[in-house]
Amino acid sequence: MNRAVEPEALAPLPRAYFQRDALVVARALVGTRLVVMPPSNGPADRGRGSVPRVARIVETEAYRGPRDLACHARVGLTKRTRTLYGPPGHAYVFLIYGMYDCFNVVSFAEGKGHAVLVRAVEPVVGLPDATSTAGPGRLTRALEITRADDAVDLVSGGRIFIAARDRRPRIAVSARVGVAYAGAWADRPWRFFDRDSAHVSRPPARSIGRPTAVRA
DNA sequence: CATATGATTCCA
DNA sequence: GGAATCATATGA
Repeated sequence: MNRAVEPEALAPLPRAYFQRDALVVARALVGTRLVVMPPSNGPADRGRGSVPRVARIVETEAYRGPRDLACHARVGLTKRTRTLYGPPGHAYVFLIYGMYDCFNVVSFAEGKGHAVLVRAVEPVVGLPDATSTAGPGRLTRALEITRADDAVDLVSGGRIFIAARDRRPRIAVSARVGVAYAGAWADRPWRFFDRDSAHVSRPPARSIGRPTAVRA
């Protein structure tokens, strides 16, 4: 799409935005813009060639702590889940299936183990329109987000941040993807996506009626 | 130490 | 349907 956007006009959402239940944050994040500066190659390239990439978030999923058996927090506080159990507003990036990095945003409060998985984005600035960004493993590859970015603060103006949406998308809801092992938790309608985006990971994914009122 | 598997994607 | 590919979790 590559609509004109002034990167200078994009400001990080504040900490308070992420200090809410992941279910609330997941829904709110659809339509916001993910801004990523290219990885630094060291002091050599300081000051040149650093064009930020901007992508609109069009699909998310909420993972709600230890009781949610689809959430990594189910195993408690370990080396891997340290970031997930950390303060909200930070990135939780993990490796899945030995080959893909998944980007999440820690939510709610420290110790809660809540996070929102970003499953698809659409290119806005700095990425060719044809870039494949539908799917959690694809968007991280396109934006060059890796486990090196795990635990980075998304609120303090670093390499990665999230900017407010400029319009309200029509949101559809469905069950989360790839969590069949979680039993009844797999059926919870905790996946949110932009009904009008062509960049959702599983196109006409079955929507579960109107967006349900978010309940804690 | 050994083993099983996953918040995926791509190919046959 | 099955492979690729490895960090993490779990149990011996």
